[in-house]
Amino acid sequence: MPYFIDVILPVPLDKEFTYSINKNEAAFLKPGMRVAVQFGKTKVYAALVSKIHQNPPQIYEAKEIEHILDESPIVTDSQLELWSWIAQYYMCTRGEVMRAALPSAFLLESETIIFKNEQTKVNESVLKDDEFMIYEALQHQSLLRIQEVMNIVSKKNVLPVIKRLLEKDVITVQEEIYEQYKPKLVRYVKLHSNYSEEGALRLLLDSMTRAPKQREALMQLFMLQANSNKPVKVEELVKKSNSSSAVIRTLIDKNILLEYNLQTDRVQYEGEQKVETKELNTYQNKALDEINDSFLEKEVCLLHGVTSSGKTEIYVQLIEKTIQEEKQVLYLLPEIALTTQLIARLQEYFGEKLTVYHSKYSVNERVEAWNNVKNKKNKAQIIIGARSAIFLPFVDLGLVIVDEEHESTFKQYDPAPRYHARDTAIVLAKMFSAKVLLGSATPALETYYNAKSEKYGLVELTRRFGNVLMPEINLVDIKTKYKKREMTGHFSDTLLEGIQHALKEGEQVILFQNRRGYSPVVECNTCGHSPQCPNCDVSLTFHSHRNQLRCHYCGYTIAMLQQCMACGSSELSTKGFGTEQIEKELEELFPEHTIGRMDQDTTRGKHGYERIINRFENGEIDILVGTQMLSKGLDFRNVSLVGIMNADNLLNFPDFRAHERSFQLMQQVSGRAGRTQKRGKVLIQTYNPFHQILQQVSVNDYLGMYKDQIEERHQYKYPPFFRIVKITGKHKDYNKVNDAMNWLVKSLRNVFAENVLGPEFPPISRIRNQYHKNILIKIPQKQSLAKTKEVIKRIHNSFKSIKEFSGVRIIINVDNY
DNA sequence: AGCACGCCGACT
DNA sequence: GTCGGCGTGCTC
Repeated sequence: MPYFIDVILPVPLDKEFTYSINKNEAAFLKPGMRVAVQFGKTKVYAALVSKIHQNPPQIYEAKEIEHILDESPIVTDSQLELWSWIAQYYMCTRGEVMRAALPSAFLLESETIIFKNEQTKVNESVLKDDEFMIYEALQHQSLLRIQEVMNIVSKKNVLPVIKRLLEKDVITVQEEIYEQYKPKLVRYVKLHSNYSEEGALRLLLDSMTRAPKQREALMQLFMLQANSNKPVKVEELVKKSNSSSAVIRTLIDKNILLEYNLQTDRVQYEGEQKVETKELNTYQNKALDEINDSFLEKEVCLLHGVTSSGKTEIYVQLIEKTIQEEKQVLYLLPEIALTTQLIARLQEYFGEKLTVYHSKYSVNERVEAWNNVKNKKNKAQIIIGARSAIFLPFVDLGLVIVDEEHESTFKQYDPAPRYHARDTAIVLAKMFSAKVLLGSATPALETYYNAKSEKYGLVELTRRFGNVLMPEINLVDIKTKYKKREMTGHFSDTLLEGIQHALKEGEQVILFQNRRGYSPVVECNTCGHSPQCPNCDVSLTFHSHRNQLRCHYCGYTIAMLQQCMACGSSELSTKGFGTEQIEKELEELFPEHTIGRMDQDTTRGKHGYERIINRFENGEIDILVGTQMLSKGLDFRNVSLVGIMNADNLLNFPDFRAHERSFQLMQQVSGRAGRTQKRGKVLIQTYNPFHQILQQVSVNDYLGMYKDQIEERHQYKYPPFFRIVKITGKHKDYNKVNDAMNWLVKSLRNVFAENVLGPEFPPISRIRNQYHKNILIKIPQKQSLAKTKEVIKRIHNSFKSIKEFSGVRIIINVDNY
């Protein structure tokens, strides 16, 4: 009987692919191992075995696999189960999940390698210029990669050239697949076994009188071994014996020392585990007890604790308890880059038991973290990571903490799988019967609703740590201020006085403006024309720092205009303002103070954030201006005033979550003020101080906001009462998207009737020369989700078979955030 | 998603 | 006349 495997390929195809294997391979292979398979005419991929069986495919001949890539499964059964859930729930393929889940070192794709054809005598005169260049290169190099060929002929499409050379038998090509993970080897030395006997050793040492350096090195080696009994690194020995690697080399060459390599982990925590876990205060203790009680009955518990209430200490206690039970802990954070402070704190508590996992790490570092989790190594007992950490191969998960659970960055937007890490983590936890703690000062409405309806446990922490008062929040009506001429630039007199006061006291100030650049629009005073992005439907943002106009959607950049493109007038003015303009105004208003700016433009690079945060922490910056980055878990001791420059552009966002989001954002930003004894102050500038949300922000009324918003959600059929699936069509041709989406909406309405909204162009309908159009499907609670998705899939499939609409990309986003 | 195949415009 | 643009269809 022949044997077969079904595999998952890292491509967005909604099919299982079957390959044939022999009996030995069938005995060896297990689900979760990788095999190299040819897919299509040329490409070779690393595919993941999902099933081993004996049912031959009916309508085609299965190809054979190339070879097996793993000794043992790299993916666990529970991971495969989670992948299937994600693919089904978020309407994507398992291949797409595989792409997102595996560290890139595991995702292998073949590469075309070009060799010289030794069999042929090449007639150089028949070669064209570019062909000859490649031929020439092959005289010096045994092989060439596609990338190298591109460099040689300096163009991007090199396939035709290669094809012609192949036809002329000048070259041969091969598809090669490489293992990308390279274990890091560290060189060690020990005494050669020739000298293990004392007599031989003495003779040796006596003979070394004329090589004092070598003798010294040898003596040091004995010392090191005597002290620690651990293997001795070459590096260490060189340092300790104050010699050079050349000396060691000689000893090795003389067969006095023996060199060997050991595999080590790249990321090692070197610091000490020094901090004793802090004593909790009464309120924290109470909260901890309540959480533990809730865990007796419920899987998920929401910890709703105001900013600076000491949630982290509670997490620490729970983690401590879990690792004592020898279970693994997953700690999810919205963005790793912004939380170096928190990571440092946890590292002090847990030392080397903590592993950080995120995309900024190199491919090799990620593989090591992956393996450590799978093998349940001590150093991977606690994993701290951004959303992709849910894909790690946990074997014995006991606790998941989702910190700042309301953050929308937990939802992946593009590409597929468009999963929500918080919700997926809950599913993951269930598979291990692990507990989930969601923490936030401003929970997502959905989460709070689940807690209120007793699906989740709910624990509240209403006091700040150390009895610090919640900041005093005041609204500043800038409409009146403008009328009364009490504004200087974008600053009201109230805000200016506040800043002055804080600076005089030697305190720091944070100013929040949710827009980067100098101004979002440049306008001609004569004709009213404003420069637009040629690829997107937006005006270009002026960045004064580089004197450029930039598109924030596609990155298009031009130099700032000297005169209007339409009428030639040189009188140009700016409309609206961003962080850069605030920074500029501050420099003029407070010339004797240092101003810092924190936004995407100033935090480029690996240590961008850290640099600015550190400078602010060390008091090198007095006033920090920034975008929403400021809201995320930063803990500054000396900030007494937070100013929100303009609350209105947050509130007027056309989205059903805009009000909830504004509340969360303002509340979070406000939380940065007064984290020590002195009560902090927050000033919110707005044209509309009577806006309900602003009123609620000003008195910390989360519950009031919740009640209002949940009522609205109910009335207008939005989550948590209805589930939402957003379908987006994209194409460069306006009419094509229109027609396509009209067809789609009609078919969907046939089934879902009034629960289909649209199609509608989003506020920015063209991005990177692609027109977008959206359809929203609302799913009532009593309607089966699975069946709804079936129908959507069916309609999507018929859609795909219509030729006219080919090329229209359809994106399905479940639980769109 | 890749990638090959196949059909039309703009250049040596 | 070729080169190379992109639309179309397939992948076990």
